[in-house]
Formats: sequence, structure tokens, C-alpha cells
Amino acid sequence: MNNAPNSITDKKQAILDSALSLFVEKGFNATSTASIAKTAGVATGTLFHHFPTKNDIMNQLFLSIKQEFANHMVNSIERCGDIETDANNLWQKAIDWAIAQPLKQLFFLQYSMSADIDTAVRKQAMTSILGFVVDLIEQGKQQGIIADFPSELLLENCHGQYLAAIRFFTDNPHLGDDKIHRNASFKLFWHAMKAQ
Amino acid sequence: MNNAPNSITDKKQAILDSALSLFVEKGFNATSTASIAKTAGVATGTLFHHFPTKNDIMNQLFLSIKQEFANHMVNSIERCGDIETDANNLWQKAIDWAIAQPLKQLFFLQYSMSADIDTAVRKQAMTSILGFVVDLIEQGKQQGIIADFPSELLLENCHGQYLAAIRFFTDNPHLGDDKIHRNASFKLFWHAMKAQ
Amino acid sequence: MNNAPNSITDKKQAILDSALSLFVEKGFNATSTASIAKTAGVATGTLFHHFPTKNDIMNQLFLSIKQEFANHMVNSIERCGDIETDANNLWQKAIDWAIAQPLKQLFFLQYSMSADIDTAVRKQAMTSILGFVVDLIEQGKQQGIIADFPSELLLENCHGQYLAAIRFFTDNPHLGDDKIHRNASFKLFWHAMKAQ
Amino acid sequence: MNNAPNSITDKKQAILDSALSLFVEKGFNATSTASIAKTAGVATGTLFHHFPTKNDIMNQLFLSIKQEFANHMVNSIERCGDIETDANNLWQKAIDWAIAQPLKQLFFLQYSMSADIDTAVRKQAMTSILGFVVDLIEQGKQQGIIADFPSELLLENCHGQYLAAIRFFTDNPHLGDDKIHRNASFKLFWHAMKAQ
DNA sequence: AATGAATGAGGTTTCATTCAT
DNA sequence: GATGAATGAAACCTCATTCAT
Repeated sequence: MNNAPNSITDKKQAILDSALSLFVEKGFNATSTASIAKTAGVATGTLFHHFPTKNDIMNQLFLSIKQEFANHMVNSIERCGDIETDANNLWQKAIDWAIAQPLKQLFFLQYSMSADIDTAVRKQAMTSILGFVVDLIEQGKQQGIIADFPSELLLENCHGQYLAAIRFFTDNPHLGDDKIHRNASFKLFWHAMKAQ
Repeated sequence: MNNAPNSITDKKQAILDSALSLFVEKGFNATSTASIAKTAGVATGTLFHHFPTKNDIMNQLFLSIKQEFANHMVNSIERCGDIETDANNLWQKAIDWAIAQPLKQLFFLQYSMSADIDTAVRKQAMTSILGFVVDLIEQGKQQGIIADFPSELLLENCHGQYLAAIRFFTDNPHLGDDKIHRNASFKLFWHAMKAQ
Repeated sequence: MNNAPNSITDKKQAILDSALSLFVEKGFNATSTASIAKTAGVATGTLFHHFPTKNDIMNQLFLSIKQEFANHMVNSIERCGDIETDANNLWQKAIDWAIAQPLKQLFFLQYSMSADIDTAVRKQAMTSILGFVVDLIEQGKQQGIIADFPSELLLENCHGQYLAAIRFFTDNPHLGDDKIHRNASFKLFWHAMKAQ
Repeated sequence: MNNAPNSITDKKQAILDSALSLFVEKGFNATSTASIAKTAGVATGTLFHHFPTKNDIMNQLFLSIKQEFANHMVNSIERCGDIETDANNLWQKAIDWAIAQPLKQLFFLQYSMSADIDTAVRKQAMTSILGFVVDLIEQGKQQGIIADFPSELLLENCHGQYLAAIRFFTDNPHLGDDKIHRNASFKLFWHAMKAQ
């Protein structure tokens, strides 16, 4: 009876895990609920017991991965005073995370702008979950370190450059540890953002 | 009688046009081949006479739009001597094109990284069609004007920033003519690329 | 409540039954999966839940009927000592079976050599299911009662003559009980097989 | 203008040839008119100019091959007085023909009893074209050499044994020249037919 | 909570046939 | 006679979802 007090059922997690790898490998629409259930080792009925809808799987998956990423980032923040150094640390942590989690990284690349995720959900992820990025940008601007461009434009640019960077390291996995490329990817980002 | 001397069948083009607007409006999978044919004013059989597969429509559409964009850009290149000015002109032309072609812009945003387009096709678009960007980058590097970062990384970053910019102007259409934002979007891009 | 303890789902059997009569009446290709499902009183989805493919229906149907025939024959074998009498009994039992099961008989005639059944399946039916015929032929040869011809040739000839006989009785149903024709059909067969 | 006075157009014959090999290789229904036209090197329109219907191709093909076979047989008849020898000669000629024309032989095996050929056409082939077999049987019966069984039954049995024989030699091509098997196949047939 | 047989609307694709050139 | 683009009905099959157990 007293199964470990798992807040999320084993089966539910198994379903999310299977969905992640199948969505990445085959795409959202080419993945049937039946195949997710089979891969997860549960019955179709069980799947729909946990997720009323196929889209719910996608939305929950998207939120949970974005949240996991945000948590990882927030926990990594440690100020040293020099804002460029701080930014570099954060950027490298973000790349590290992506390289360490290839599946989730590919998921980002494919679905960050896809129509398969509800607009509301994507908006929620952007604003509330990635809110810490907004905060950092605001602080940088007030200190005159980050360029005085419209904040929304800066945020979008941030996101765009991050996706570009991890796409590059995805296509060239052997460069994941290369100092030159890692450093260059940050420099590109930072030069764009910083006040001249 | 006097049917225009169509080099590409009228019907084939009509199918591509319909597919573009439907894919953007409803998404690839929510668009049935039947609805494409109906919108194009042809029979389903005709659609499959020109495109063996629904995916072929998508791939050809992607290539033709990328090509159209590349042609537009290449024709817009005019040197004035100052490379930053040249770059700015190009960048603004690219944004103009996106704003003038909302459907194709939205198509880019949704499908540039989607699994609905064959990997080979996307690769082809990047390398052969957008080759002129690569050329520009190489020249800039040789003249010491563009930062000495790995070219592939620079290209990917370029692409990422462009997508971010048009995404911003899509979400905020009223800012499409705003000098401040247009200028800022170029500055972000340029600061990233240029040698410091 | 008390659903019969069906070993093979009722629905699956209903599908096979409907397929049998439709395939015989209209031919394999003129029979749509939709019509099979409708006749069987199930949804199309149910049909494909049990048989992944329309061809699978055909193959399973073929095997099950051949098996049913083989079972009937094996159960009918009863030796009296005189081998010709035994053979006659078997032959008449086989004709009886065909006449009693007009649908299955017609199915044999139409599909025994059709390309609508996988080669592998037809081969399986010939060798493993109709193995008892092979056994009988071998015994007869060893006792010097059946002609010393290559066994494979004998088996094929057996099959061919049986099909010819039931085709004759199908085309002339009123002769099904006629002693002269029934006897002649056996004589033809037996004279071919027996050692002279 | 004065193209060689070919009674049958080259193209029409090309269509029949292509149909023969495709029907044998893929089956009637799995063969599209488009593929027949392509293989024959003509346009679809041309195909339908010569054959109003796909079924017409099949029917004409069936008749022409049966006729060709009948012609070959009739031309081969040469009496020597001994009826068994005559029958043997004919039988071996028939087998020879089948072995020399593997495609047409396979066509016989697949379609001799198929529903893809109109009943009327099959009946016509059986009665008028194969009429010479009927004649031979009648003569043999009157001379007391062939068993006094109902003629229709004898004809059907003949046909059945012939199909069985060529199926055997199809499945075992290396035995096509083997005296033992060739002789045995005739013996089986002849023992069945002859008066005891 | 878990199962998996059942559903049926809807999707993509095929194909015999037509017809204007 | 020859061509091949165009047609549209109809086929096979998929799949998200339900529900009785």
C-alpha cells in the first residue's frame, strides 16, 4: 500500500518521459497516444486517466521542462559583482544544461515556437517562468551596463540567441567542450546586449 | 483561349499559395489536403498529380519561399563603402520584406525549425540558398570588421537574431515603422557581429 | 451479463464470417473493408483492431478454412483394411464437405491460386496443414498400392483433381447426389494414383 | 503512311505485353492502368483509346493467350494411330509450351479461375477455343479407349490435371527436362482418363 | 487507479477514366 | 491516333478518446 510518497505517480512520469523522446524523435503529430502508452508500458486508458487530452501531455511536458530549466538557472545565480562575469556564468550554465540534456534541448529547439503548444501556455512560460531573465535585464539597464533598448526586444533577442547557440552545439556535438566556441557564443550574446 | 503561357502550371502555384495560407493559419497537421485543393480550386487528384505527398507540398513551399527571400536579398545588395551602413541597409531590407509579406514571415517563424520539413531540405536551404550570407560574413571577417568567430556559429547567430527580430515585429505590428525599435534591432545584431 | 466465454472474440469471428461471404460474392478487391465491418456489425476501427491489414483478413481466413477442412478430414479417417475403399470414403467425405459448405467451397475455387493470398501463407497451408495427405500418399506408396511417382507431383495432382471435382459439382449442383458422377469423380482420381 | 500492314497496332501489342507481365507479377488489382501504360511506353490516353476498360485488357489478354495455346496444340496434332502415343505427344507439347512461356504459364495458373475475368469470356474460352480437347475426348470414348465417364467431368479433370502439372513444373523449374517427372505427369493424367 | 477492446470521423492517397489539345 | 493533365469517388487505414470491467 504505502508506495513511496511520490508526488507524481511513477506511471505519469513514465508517460511524460516517453512523450518527450517520441515527440523529439517523430514530432508531435506523428506520435500517437497509443505509441506513448506502449513505450511507457501502460495501457491507453491509463494515459487518458492522467492526461485528459493529447495536448495536455504536450503542455504539461513543455511547462515541466521550462520549469526545470528555470530552476536550474535560478539556483545557479551567484553574484560576484562584475556583471559581465555573472552573465557569462549564467550563459555557460545554460549551455551546460542543454548539452547535458540532449533530449530536452532538442525539445526546446523544435517546440519553443511551435503551434502544437497552446499560446497561453507558451506565454506563461515566457513571462512567469523566465521572469528572472527579465529581472536581470532590467537591473543591467538601470546600472547602465546593458544597452538601453526596449526590454521586450532584448528578451526576444536573448531567447533567439540562446536557441541559435544550442542549435549550433547540437549540430556540432564535438565542439561542446571547445573553449573557443563556448566563449565565442557568449561574446556574440554579450556584445549584443551590453551598452557600448 | 489565350491561356497565359504559364511556365509553372497555374494550378501548381495555386496549390502552393493555398497551402501557405492554410499552413500558417491552421498548422500543418490541422490542414487537410482536401482543404488545400478546395481553396486552390482544384480537385484532390490534381493536387496529388503535382505533389506525390502532402509533405512534398511543405518541402517545396519551404524551398520556394526561402529562395524568394534569398533572391530579394541578393538583388538588394548595393555597396556604399561603409560596411556598417551596408549591413544596416540589408538588415532593414530583410525586416521590410518580412513585414511586407506577413504570411511568409509567419511561415518562417512557425516552420523554420519544425519537424514537418525534411532535415535534408532544411539543410539545403541553409547552405545553398542562404549562401550569400556566408559570403558576406567571410568578407567582413577578412576586412577585420566582423568578429573573428567561427563562421558557422556566426551564421547560426545571424539566423537566430533575424527570427527573433521578426517575431518581435510580428507580436508588435504597430512598431514596424518605429525608428527606435527598427534601429535597436539592427544595433543588437550588429554589435554581436562586429569586431570590437 | 453472461457473455459467452468466447475464446476467440465474437467480433473477430463475425468479421471472418462476413469476409468469407463477401469475398466469394464480390471478389477480394470489390469488397471494401467498410462493407465487411458493416456486415459483421462492427465499426471499421474494430476491424483494424483485430486485423492490421485487409490482406491479413484474407490470409487468416484462408488458413482457418484450410485448417477446418483438414480437421474434418483427419477426423473422418477410419481404416477398413482395403485401401481403395478407405480412399473412396475419404474422397467422398471431401466432396461432401465441399457440397455442405458451398461458401467455403467457392472460396477454395476462387482463391486457392490467387495472388490475394501471400505466397508464404499458401505454402504453409499446403505443407503443414495438409500434411495428412502427404502421410497417406507415403503409406500407399510403401504398400505398393499407390504408383511410385514423385510425392510432390502426386500431392499437386491430388489437389488439382480435387479442385476440378468440386468445380464440376459447383457448376452442376443437381448432380451432387448422383451416384454415377460421384463415383466417376473418384475413379478418375484413383486410377491416376494407384499402381497399375 | 503505309505503316507495315500490322493487323494489331504495335502500341496495342505493347500494352498487352506489359499487362501480361504486370498482372503476373503484381496481380490484376495491384496493377494500375498508369503502370501498364508506362511500361508499354505509351500515354494513359492511348491505353484507353485501344481498350475502353481495364477489364477489357484482361479479357482480351486471356482470350489471346488461350487462343495462342489452342493454335499451338491444334497445329501439333499428328496422329500415329496409337491413341496413347498421340495423347502423350499432345500432353508433352502442352507442358513444353508452358515451360517455354513462363509468363503465360503463370498467367494461366493465376487467372484460369479468377473472378477478374468475365464469366462469359471464360466460358467462351473453355468451349470454343478448347473445343479440340472435347473432340478428342469424344473420339477416345467412342473407340473405347477413354473411360466412359461424363464428358464434362472428363474435361474439367483434364484442365485440373494440366494446371496441377504446370504448377509443379513452375515450382520446380530444374525438373522441367527430367524424363521421370515428365513421364510421371503424363502417366497420372492418362491413367485417370483411359478405360481400364 | 488500471486496462484494452471498441468506436467512427476523418485523413491521405490511389486510380480508372475523360477530354482538350 | 496520341497525349497527359485533370478529375473526384472511393479505398484503406489511423487515432484520439470512451467505457465496461
